[in-house]
Amino acid sequence: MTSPDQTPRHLTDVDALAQLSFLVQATLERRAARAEVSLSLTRLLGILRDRRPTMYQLAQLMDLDKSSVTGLVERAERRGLTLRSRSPHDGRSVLVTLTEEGRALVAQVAAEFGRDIEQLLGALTATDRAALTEIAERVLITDAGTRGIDLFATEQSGT
Amino acid sequence: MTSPDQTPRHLTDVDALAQLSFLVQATLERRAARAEVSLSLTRLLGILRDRRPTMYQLAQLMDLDKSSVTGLVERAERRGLTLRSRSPHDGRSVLVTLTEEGRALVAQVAAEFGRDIEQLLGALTATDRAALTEIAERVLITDAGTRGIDLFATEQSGT
DNA sequence: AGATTTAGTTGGTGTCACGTACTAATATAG
DNA sequence: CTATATTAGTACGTGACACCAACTAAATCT
Repeated sequence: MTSPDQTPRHLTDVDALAQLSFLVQATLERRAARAEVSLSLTRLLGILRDRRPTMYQLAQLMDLDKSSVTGLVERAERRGLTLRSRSPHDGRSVLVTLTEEGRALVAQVAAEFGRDIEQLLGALTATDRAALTEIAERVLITDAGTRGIDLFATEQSGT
Repeated sequence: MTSPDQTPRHLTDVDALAQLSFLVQATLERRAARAEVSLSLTRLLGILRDRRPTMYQLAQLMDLDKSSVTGLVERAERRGLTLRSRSPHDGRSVLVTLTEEGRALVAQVAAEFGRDIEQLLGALTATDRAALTEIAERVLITDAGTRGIDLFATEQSGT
């Protein structure tokens, strides 16, 4: 049922970006749901793939309240996806780690999500795809800089 | 505190897109929160800016369950942001409309959010910005097509 | 008219995020 | 070296949100 489609109107850059973000989020959420995990939980696991943060650091990384992280990690742990251990350096701190099960799950969801995105970007030329990635990355790097966060995970522990 | 920054690593296209979507969502959510509305409610109002859908159409547009829309619209109405009226054509249907207050609120949030995005994209060249918008739009149009949804709002009533 | 489909609401459940109030461990002061 | 302040994390209560299943009422199809 393609409509007459006379004037292919245009979105503003703001709208385009907003809508794109809704689309990507919805895609990720669908994938997560299929694996019986929520978007937040998926995000947590994704962050833990290459980090071993304390609860406090997690709160910063996810931009959530401490108490929200407690609940999130609590639910993750109840499902056997993460582990909590006391920090050897600071008796107050708790280190959060992925279990093998958690790692497997996040890998699976990430793979499926990757395929979804592939498909979403399928209509683009290779050039456009590369451009999109590069531009997005530039925006992210700039923003990470202004927030004082390291975009590239890197670290096992904060030392 | 700029770190040595030796190897500017790269994100995969999937990661870049995912992270960008989280960034945009967080930005929008912050703005919405400042106006005392949730992200979902903001999205609802945004959709209603140029549409006058039934509850059912709303559910489709937002990809939510009917009952979720009931709750959302219920809360919006309780705050005087939307109105419900029975459809003259179909006694089962309910048309949802913005009140003046709702329209003012969404305009304000949209304006502020727009400024946020401006700033986020501030580091890009005009060419890159245009490219980002255009590529994003292409992805959106393709997806809307496969979902049978009209991306460009257009309609006042479904007739 | 009678059966079926469609639009919407109701009620119950689980997730999630927040704020406040609390405990325990570390850091700072005197 | 105790006394206080700060920091990390948890507990609890609240509200928003989204889902499903069950229901009512209007429209459509025999």
